[in-house]
Amino acid sequence: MNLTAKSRYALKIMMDLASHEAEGHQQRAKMAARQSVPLEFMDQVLSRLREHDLIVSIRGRNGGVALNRRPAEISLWDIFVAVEDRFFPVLCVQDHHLCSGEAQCISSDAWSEVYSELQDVLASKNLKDLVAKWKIRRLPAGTETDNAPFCRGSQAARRNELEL
Amino acid sequence: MNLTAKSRYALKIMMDLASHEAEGHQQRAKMAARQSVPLEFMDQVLSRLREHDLIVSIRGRNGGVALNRRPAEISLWDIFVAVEDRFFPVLCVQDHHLCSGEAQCISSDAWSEVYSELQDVLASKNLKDLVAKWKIRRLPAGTETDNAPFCRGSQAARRNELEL
DNA sequence: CATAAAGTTAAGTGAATTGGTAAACATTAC
DNA sequence: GTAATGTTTACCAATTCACTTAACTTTATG
Repeated sequence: MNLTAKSRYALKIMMDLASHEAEGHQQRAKMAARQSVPLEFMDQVLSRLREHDLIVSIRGRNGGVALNRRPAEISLWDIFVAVEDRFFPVLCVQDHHLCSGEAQCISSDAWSEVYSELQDVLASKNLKDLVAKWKIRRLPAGTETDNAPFCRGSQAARRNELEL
Repeated sequence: MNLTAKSRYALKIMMDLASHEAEGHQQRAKMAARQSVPLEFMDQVLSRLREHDLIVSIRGRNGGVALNRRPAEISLWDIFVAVEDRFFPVLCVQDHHLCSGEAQCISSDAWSEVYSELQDVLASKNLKDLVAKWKIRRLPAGTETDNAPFCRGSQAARRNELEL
């Protein structure tokens, strides 16, 4: 199972879009700057999100990106599955033929349980709630800084063995 | 976050030990054969499990490996944390200094929630229960085949894009 | 004691993945 | 037509994965 930088960036981007939902389409460069993600790498993430119909984009001048569903209808599960290539603990969980046909190995049921409950956890968290909590936690309304505060970009972060 | 072959093998090995708890120490070669894991790679996993005091081993002739706690007292969380190098979705979850000191980025709370609930799921699953379920599911008592039935080893599995 | 059977440790390796960059391209407002 | 946007593909260095190898230590037994 993987949960890589793609998921970290995807969540930031999707929450950014959700928090600006009322303002219509957002431009890639501004989103990337606000959330401290590398624009060109973000493009790959946006591509995956679009393939999975989580976002829509408008090309050309004054184009931009927006959510394709209401924030309440988009879960963390939707996002991670969209951007990760192999999001499953073990492949047998998806396709039981893969391992021996009828008889499964000693651990297969355990993995099925884990998979199912992980899915429940992630599917229960939607963008609307997550953004609402974030807005409550943010510093007082006057101190409106939309940007990710001090949050180090991944290049610097990795060099210092940091991540977010 | 990672959930690699180390975790898959570790779970098999720990369930194997739990299912043979009454018989005392188990020998590495036999465990590896029963569960279809490469012996030399399994050694690395055993090393991690021992460092985390999940197993004990006896060296020398007639040596072997056994659980260090009752199966009911060992959870999937214990096992995965022991064998994976970086088991956390994002590092900030563990150490909030890493990202900007006071102000966190838009997604940090979401990751904290996910981390916490994933931990709950994994900590709630212990070896005793998992082995009990496996024994119930197994083919009728007469058909006692202790070995992992037909379960392909990882070399062959990976070549066919399979895993378990 | 000698030896064999077991577990231990560390280093090495080919292949795959990750995280990112670059460049050419397509679409649209003005 | 051109500048501002989004799209696609290919490429890359560095890291990680999943092993393998080899030298080592410990202990039971003859």
